[in-house]
Amino acid sequence: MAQNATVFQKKVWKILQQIPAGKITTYSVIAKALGNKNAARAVGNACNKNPFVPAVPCHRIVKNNGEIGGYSRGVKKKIALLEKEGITIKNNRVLDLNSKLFSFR
DNA sequence: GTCGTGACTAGCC
DNA sequence: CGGCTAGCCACGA
Repeated sequence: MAQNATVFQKKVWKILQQIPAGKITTYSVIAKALGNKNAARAVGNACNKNPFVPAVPCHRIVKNNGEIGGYSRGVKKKIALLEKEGITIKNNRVLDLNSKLFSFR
């Protein structure tokens, strides 16, 4: 639960919730939004333990490279969810990543 | 209290 | 271009 969560995790989830359906973001973007571009690891870690599944769209997070990366519930599930939202996945990769990439600023 | 791990990224050789 | 190292954050053992 969020009560046991740290501020960092809360921030991550909050950012994730800002992502509109059909859009995706990268670990770097989130990390930067948190203020630490090197916190990409922590972001993934936070998602892995996120209690708001699937309230928190962890599946909308992809690697900066455009790869799917991983998912607590299995990459397959992640792909299925993304495709359902209009995102095309090919060979564990996101197509039109640039087009669907969501930036916070 | 210290070490190691994790869905990563960037820099260096 | 490819592989390795270092850095960041939080948590479990």
